[in-house]
Amino acid sequence: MDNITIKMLAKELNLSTAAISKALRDSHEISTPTKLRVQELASRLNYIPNAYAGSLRRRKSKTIAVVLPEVADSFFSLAINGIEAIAEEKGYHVLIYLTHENLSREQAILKDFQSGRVDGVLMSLTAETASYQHISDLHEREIPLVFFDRVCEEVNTAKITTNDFESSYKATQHLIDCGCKRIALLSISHCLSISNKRFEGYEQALKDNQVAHEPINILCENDAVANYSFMQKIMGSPDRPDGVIATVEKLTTDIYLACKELKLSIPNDVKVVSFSNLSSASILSPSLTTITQPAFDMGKAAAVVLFKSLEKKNFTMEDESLIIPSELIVRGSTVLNA
Amino acid sequence: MDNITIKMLAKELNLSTAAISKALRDSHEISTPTKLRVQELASRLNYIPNAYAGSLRRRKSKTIAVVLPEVADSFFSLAINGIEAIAEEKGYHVLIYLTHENLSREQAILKDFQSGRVDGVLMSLTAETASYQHISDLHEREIPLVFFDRVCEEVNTAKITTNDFESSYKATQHLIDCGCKRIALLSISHCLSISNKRFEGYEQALKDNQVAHEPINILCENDAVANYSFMQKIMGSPDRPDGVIATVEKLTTDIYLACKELKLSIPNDVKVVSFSNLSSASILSPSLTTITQPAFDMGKAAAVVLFKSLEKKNFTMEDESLIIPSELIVRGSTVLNA
DNA sequence: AAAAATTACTTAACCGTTTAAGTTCGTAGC
DNA sequence: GCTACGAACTTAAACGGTTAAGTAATTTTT
Repeated sequence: MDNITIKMLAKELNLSTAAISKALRDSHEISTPTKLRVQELASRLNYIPNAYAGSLRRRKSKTIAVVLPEVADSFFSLAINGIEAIAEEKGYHVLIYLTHENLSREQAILKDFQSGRVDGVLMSLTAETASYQHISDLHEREIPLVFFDRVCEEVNTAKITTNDFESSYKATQHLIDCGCKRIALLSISHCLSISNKRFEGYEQALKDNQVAHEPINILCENDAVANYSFMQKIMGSPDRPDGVIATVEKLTTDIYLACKELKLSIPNDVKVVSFSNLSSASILSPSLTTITQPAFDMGKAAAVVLFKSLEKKNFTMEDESLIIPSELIVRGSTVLNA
Repeated sequence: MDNITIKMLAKELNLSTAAISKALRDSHEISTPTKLRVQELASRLNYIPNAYAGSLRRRKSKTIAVVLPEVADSFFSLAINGIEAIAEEKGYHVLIYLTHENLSREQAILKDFQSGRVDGVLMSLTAETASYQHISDLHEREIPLVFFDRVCEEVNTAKITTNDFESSYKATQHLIDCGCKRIALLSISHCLSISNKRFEGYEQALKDNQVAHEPINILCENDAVANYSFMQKIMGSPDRPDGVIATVEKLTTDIYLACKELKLSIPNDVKVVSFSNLSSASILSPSLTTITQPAFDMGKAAAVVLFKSLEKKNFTMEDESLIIPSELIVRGSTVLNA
């Protein structure tokens, strides 16, 4: 059976397609009895409008894109949840694109958006994104764009972030307060704004506390196997840190396993804080002190701002940036008997 | 600046829109010099075809939908990864829909697919899905559909599953071998095929080992807070189980926390096995014995089958069902010093 | 009672691309 | 020299809706 179209309804009811279209959209140009006839037939035949015909004509797709580095990370999956909650409420569809931290993939994805496929874009940059011509290009085409978490400072649009500097400062201060003398920061990028801010917070805390050593900013790979042996190397070296801040959730397992392997006790020999939203943080061995980001709320906030801009014209995105604070949750990886 | 269209290219080059279209698709009807002229101008002006015009005309959207209960679950996020990997390779776009285990939401989502929005659908049912008219409806519209993990037996299409019966049997046998006398199964549904199969495997193992008690199949809520107190109640009761199999990853945290609260030792007082893909399973306290599902491969396989069917006509989906085995990984929650 | 406005439609253009069915011209075949 | 044919296009219809503009009949205004 072929799909029901407006044309078929029109023929059946001896009306023009225009009348059908208007009746279905409850236009005042159509009389109530006619509307009822149309709506009755439409629902009886289970008429469902073709998604693309409408989108083509209205130049609106009721679709947004979410571009992110990966999905197997609790921050991003919670953020998707927040985004989806709002999109669903607004009757929008959500296209998802994963960059796998790959800049050229990100560029290709954004380029495609010039096809009119999406009305707006939510994104979190890759760890590689140092050039941003592709983002400016999109922005110039006037496709509403909201960054969340990993933002591009150079593009003037709404940015939903968390207080990375303060969180990192707080985490560092916490490690210092717990007696750490040599604290390392594990990053995945030297380009990302979040990496920089987290580094700066860490650096500032070291300085404010007159910690003797230079900042130790360790750049990790985008590969689980490589990172595990990397962690073993770092934790096995004679000048190993006695405090570690993982700026990425997925490094946590590597650190824990490397310490286990090397028979280093957490928190006795090494204290660990992770930027993480793992719901299992409290049942790790030992339970994990985390900087917990408001992932769901950030996704939600980003979506809210995007939809505001889709619904209103002359809307200035820049005024809508938002910083939602993270929380330091102290657990057993930094404090005994936490 | 407005978007470049085929019309504009045609005017610029004094050609018909048809010629442009054909030149861009490298048709033999167009001479090589003309093709070159067209392609040069198109790339110089950064022409990007309108996604919806093409989709409307070709009746193909190069888009698939993924419908799942939730995304904040490592099984599903890994499955998305697998799906996305194939979709990207094939140049398809991926729409994501979350049902939040809600049947009416699932129905609404599937209904929308009759709009021609997607060329095919990958899905995993909600825990509530007991009726399947909405799925049959979609299937009758000849929109290719592949189930993964949570399948609908009643609809005759490809199903990518894991060996739920055997895995559950194995998990139960393992607990019995570890000395458990009273083993409970924690489920989230009595409708789902996976729940039933996992129950049957558990039941069979109890029977084969002549375990004295009746099967204990505990239905949990779709709410984290409710489940935590529920777990406390169960683990605090006088006839509490000494072995627990969680058929859903997210119940693990509740069990662990309830046991901690009640000062029950895992694995001494209670042994725990979870169907889980948590990468942190090995660093939990104690590390968690899991049935680890081939989530990424299942997503990938489902996508592969879907694209096969999209590319070939007269393709019989039913022959493409696949069962990819899970793995029991024994760790500290069932065996001391694992 | 004539003019103006309102109601309830229809007609036709349009969104941007694809494609079946011409058309024109040059060349090959007989 | 005439037909046939292929090359390289163009024309126009189509995909399925939406919407500005037009129209005929009825109602309201003056």
